[in-house]
Parts: sequence; structure tokens; C-alpha cells
Amino acid sequence: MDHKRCRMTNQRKVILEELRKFGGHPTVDELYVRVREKLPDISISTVYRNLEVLSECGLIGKLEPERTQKQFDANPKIHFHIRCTNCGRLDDIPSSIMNEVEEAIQKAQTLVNKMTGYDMKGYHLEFLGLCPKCKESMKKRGRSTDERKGENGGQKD
Amino acid sequence: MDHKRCRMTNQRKVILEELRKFGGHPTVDELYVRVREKLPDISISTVYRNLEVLSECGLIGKLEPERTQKQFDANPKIHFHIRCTNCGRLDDIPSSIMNEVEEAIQKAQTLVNKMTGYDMKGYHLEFLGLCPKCKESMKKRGRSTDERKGENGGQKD
DNA sequence: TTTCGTGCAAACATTTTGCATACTC
DNA sequence: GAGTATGCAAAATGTTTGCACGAAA
Repeated sequence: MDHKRCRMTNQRKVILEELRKFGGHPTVDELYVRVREKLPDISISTVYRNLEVLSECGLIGKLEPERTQKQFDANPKIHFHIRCTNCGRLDDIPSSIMNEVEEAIQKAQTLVNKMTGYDMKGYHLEFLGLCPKCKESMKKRGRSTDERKGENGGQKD
Repeated sequence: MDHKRCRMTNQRKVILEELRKFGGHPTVDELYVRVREKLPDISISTVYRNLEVLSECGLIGKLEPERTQKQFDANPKIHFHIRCTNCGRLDDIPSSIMNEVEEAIQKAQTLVNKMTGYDMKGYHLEFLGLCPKCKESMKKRGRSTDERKGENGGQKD
């Protein structure tokens, strides 16, 4: 829990307040609209920068797309994937080994429906880790290469 | 399995072949580079259009980002989410009900590592479904509203 | 008084669209 | 020959960056 510290500017304070008031999981421009009611001259880039900073400081949570580009795949059957958090490489996971996980998710479904009021239809499950090559090159270099993203590997608190 | 049929143009044939040769999960421009070696005048928009069509025809698989925009959240603790495939609304799932799922995933980890050669570090799990409001309005209208995306709800074949 | 944050405009990356021409069935 | 698909250029979208000015520690 060694979080970056950050200067509390007025913009930051307002962004944080509005996010708390918002309650849900707004996108940047949803929040931008609200914040502008308080600070009409704030710039969208300030909102972007500050949400980023606030999440680095551990004050807020960030949900970023785990993949920004579409990807295609010669095999039209749906299967599970594992993605390298270092280089972005994506591999398939043989679905034979995922039976228990699928069962557990299926069992959870009723509870999820009850607790959220949703009618659950499916899920997205993607594993994250270091691919064999990156594992190798990290071992050699003793640690850290580009490490592009890969915060929040899915581990809960 | 009522898939759209599609005209087999030369561009489509080449895109399909190159995707099959590629083997992995290329992005559009990775594939574009390969296809251009065969068809130097092909346009990137043709590649986009055709990958889309080929996946509608069930000939290839598509992995699209489950979320294209970043989202933020006043609560910095990591938790599970459920997203409405109709309106995009996102809600939290109480993590207390996810224990079994987490355990199953943890158990699967060793096997995943063995089969893929990765060093698995975490995962992304997001549930998909219809939120209470959309459920309601679908009941009224008898079916189908905008239904923005939500193909491949995570259900395997 | 230095370091850091801001607003603005411009750049960026990915994807989509409008349109005239060309190709498939 | 009707209905699609193509290439091109331009737009749309979401996000990042460079820079000169301004504010916080």
C-alpha cells in the first residue's frame, strides 16, 4: 500500500466529490459534465489526468478496458484466454480444465441475480499473467521491463 | 446457429486465409499488414468490415473490448461487476457471494500454468446480463430494443 | 521559489461512415 | 442487372501530449 501522494488542488477536490456523489461507475465524460457544473472552465484533459492521479493515490478505483483493440481469431468457438500483462500476448486456455470454474460461476448465478436484480446471461473471464518469454527475459534482467499496465490483476483487496 | 451468409470476394478469402495462417489472435492492423502482402491495394476499412462480416457468418471469432471507455469508481477496493448488455449500466456484486468462484479459479491456476506456460497472476471477471430496468422495458415491448452489443456472453460453444 | 497542475489546442489511435466505382451472384 | 463490396478520404471517438501560464508546498 505504498501509494503516491498528491497535491490537493481545487479541481481534484471537486472531481473526487462528484465521483463520490455519483455513486456508480461513471465514464470520464459523464463525470466531466457533473464537474463542469461546479467548475465551468475545467478542461477535459484535467479530468483525465486527475482521475488517473487519484487512482494512483489509491483514492479511487479505475476500470480500464483490458483490451483496447478488437482481436480476431480463426476459431469461432468461444474459449478462455490468458493475456500477458507485459507484452500483450494472448493465448487460449484448453476449456477442458475450466469445468470447475464454469460450474462455480453457474452456481453463483442465482445468487448474483438475487443480489443485483439483474438477469445474468453470461460473463467475461480472462486470465492475466506473464507469458513464457517475458518470464524468461525478466529472470535475466533481474526485474521490470516495460510493464505496460497490469495493475489490478483481478485480485481482490 | 442461423448465421448470415456472405459473398466470397477475393479480399474476404485472403483475409480468412491470413487469419488462419496467423494462428493467434491478431489485431486488425496486424492482419492488415499480412493481407497487404497479398493485396497491396486493400484498404484498412475493408479489413475492418470483412472481419466483422466473417464473424457474423460464424467463420471466425471476435474478441472485442468489453468496455471501450475507462470508468472510475469512488471505491478503490477491487470488486466484481455485472454489466447490462443492453444499456451498459454497471453494478457491483457483493464479493461475499463470489467465494466459491474465487476458490475454483485459484484451484485452476496450477493447471493453467502447466498448460499454457504462463505464470498466472490474476484475472478479469465481469458478469453480463440484463439490468432490472431493461428487463422491465423488454417485457413491455415484447422483445428487442437497441441491444448494442452483447454477443458472446461468455458462454462457451 | 521550485515543483507541480492547469487550460488550451493539437496530436493520436482506432474504428466508422459517405460516396462513387467495381465486382458477385 | 440487382444487390453488395471496395477504396478512398473524411469524420467520429476517446485519450494523450506539448506548452506557456498559474497555483501549492
